[in-house]
Amino acid sequence: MIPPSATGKRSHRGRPVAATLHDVARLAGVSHSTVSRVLTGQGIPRPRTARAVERAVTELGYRVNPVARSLRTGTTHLIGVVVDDLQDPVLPMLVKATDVAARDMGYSILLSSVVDGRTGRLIDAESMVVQGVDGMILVCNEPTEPAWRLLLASSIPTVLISADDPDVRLAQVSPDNAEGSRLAARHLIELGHQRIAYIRGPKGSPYDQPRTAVFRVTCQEAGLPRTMTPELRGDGRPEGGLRAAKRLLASRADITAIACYNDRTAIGAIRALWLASLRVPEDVSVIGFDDIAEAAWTQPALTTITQRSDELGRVAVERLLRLLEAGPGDPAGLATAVRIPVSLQVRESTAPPS
Amino acid sequence: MIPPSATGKRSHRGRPVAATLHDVARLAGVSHSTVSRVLTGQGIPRPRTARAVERAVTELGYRVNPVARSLRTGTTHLIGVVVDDLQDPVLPMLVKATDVAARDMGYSILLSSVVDGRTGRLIDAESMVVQGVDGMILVCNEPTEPAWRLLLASSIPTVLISADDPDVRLAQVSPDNAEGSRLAARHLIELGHQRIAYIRGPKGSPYDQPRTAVFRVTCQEAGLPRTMTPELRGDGRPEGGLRAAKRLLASRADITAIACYNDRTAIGAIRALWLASLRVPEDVSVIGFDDIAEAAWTQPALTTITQRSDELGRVAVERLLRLLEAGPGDPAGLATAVRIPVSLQVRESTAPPS
DNA sequence: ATGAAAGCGCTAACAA
DNA sequence: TTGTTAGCGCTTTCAT
Repeated sequence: MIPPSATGKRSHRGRPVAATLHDVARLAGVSHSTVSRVLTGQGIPRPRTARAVERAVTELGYRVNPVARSLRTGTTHLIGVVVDDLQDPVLPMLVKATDVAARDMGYSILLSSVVDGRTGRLIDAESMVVQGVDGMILVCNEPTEPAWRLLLASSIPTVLISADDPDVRLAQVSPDNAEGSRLAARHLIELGHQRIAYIRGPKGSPYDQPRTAVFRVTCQEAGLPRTMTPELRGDGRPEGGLRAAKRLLASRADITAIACYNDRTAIGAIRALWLASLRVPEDVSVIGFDDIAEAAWTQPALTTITQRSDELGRVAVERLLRLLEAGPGDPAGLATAVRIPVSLQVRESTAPPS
Repeated sequence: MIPPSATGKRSHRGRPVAATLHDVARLAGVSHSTVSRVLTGQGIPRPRTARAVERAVTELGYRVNPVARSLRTGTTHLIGVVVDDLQDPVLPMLVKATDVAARDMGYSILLSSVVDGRTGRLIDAESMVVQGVDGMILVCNEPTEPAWRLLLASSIPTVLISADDPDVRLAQVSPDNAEGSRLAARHLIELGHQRIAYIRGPKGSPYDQPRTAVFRVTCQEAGLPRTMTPELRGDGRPEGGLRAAKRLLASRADITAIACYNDRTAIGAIRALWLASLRVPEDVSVIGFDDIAEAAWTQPALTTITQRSDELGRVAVERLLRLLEAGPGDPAGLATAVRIPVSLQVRESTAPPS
């Protein structure tokens, strides 16, 4: 797998020196362009030639130098993935999914995880990355506006995961937030809950609006008055869920169910309930969103909305590659948003009100 | 931040064309080698020249083409990070830490997360990555043997995080597993526990041996006989912790404390206890290892050993860069293992036996 | 202090 | 079908 340095050549520092096209050409008795053609599959070489080249290649353990190729072709086969919160288990899974998909298509992932969407620290990422990268995928929880504005201006092909906003003129891939919120609301309503609190995500975060809005509408359509469906602000993390739930318990002891922006919020809410010696789901039902791995391991296990992270990542990469082929100017469905189906995962944290 | 294409030049497909050294040179009225010198800081240019160059650079929004530079210098400033289990919250944090540190030093992270240590699928990663990368960092839970054997053979500078094995002749950085296990054992013993079970990690995983061994020895030194400190096999995931704890409860109802290979195992164990209607810590104490973010949010919150992921990542990158400077052959502390201090984090899941 | 020129390893247009 | 040649954008001798 590793060029065994069959020539025995070594640099002065002792590291084996990689064979080049020239070495292969010489050994095979052809010109270097012939080798290049055989390797890239351009033109049809004589079987003899092809064999000679291949033998030389394996003998020398030759591998193309991707840097030289990139310089020549102007394409690096690198995808910049920018992620802003690796603490949220959703994002690592998304990153992994993009990596798997990208690798399948012959691309690699250049990672940038030091972004602070709020202050536009994305510039760091950008300055490191933009030039060498064929395209970008953003996987962000924070408000992504500064990020995508930059990318939009740079005209570098970009796909947004974790964005669900028709006003943004960039390709987007997101879970079907609307359907998820609908499923969550209906689930609680069908169980018989009438007084349902909703703990929102961080203000301005990509999914806060769509998830909250549809949840609210679904409750209204079921005839639940707004006074019975209070909304609180969380921050997308357990801390925010804990605080919001505490506030809720202090003011509205009549609530029988809490729906959350995401699973991490729900985890915080469950802890607040636990600290208040309330039982889940007997006293209060809790439902999350995302179905992170941890959701199966809370006490009680969390009922939630499952999103297919692998699918999200795969579709994002596919769209990006299509963008790369199409070139700018060409629409290629540039600004359309793709939504990945979600489903309800019933576990232990929801039950009829007692 | 993005080259505004001040020249107005555009490729035929509409993407702005980046300015080159030549463009800058022409505009500044000097040769391109002078521009290069000014930019790389070689030689001392006349102030006038320097100013002229800098003006031209900003006017054109010039950025060096990293690919061309790499081809010339033979160094990509890319670090390949190979990670095998993004489901374990420890690893994303470690990846982030390497990214932050690397970026500080002018390097970027090429990620590979599709490795299956068991079957040696690392080859995928390797074949994609090895050529373009200056060095590699492995962040793996699975047995890393096939991986590091490959890297060792390839003579590419490599640092192993999540390896703690003096027999491996590669630079290693790990948490101080021995000290962590000692702290955990002592904590339980000092609370008065006499019958302590230990749930191990996956067989052959890098930390299983060191953590288990020291835990065992510490118990022995405290005078606890082996029959009172049974060891069970987990898999490093909640599932394994759950299964092991169930087995334990079925066979040894006398146990008053469970120490775990890692927090995820502990999370599974806590669930087993919960399912058996045993209270933590009143009936059974539980202690983990790693201090992942989730540890603070279990019911009850998990007592555990805190490891500094950021520190681990930073030190790993530092060592790798030192290796890069040193070149192979030069020792530079090649095979020495660095251990990052850990500490005991007492939360709610441990208490004296009742 | 600066310029001219070579060349890193590769692909692709053009000739043969 | 194959070889010759140019050149991607940069760094780095070697002259000047």
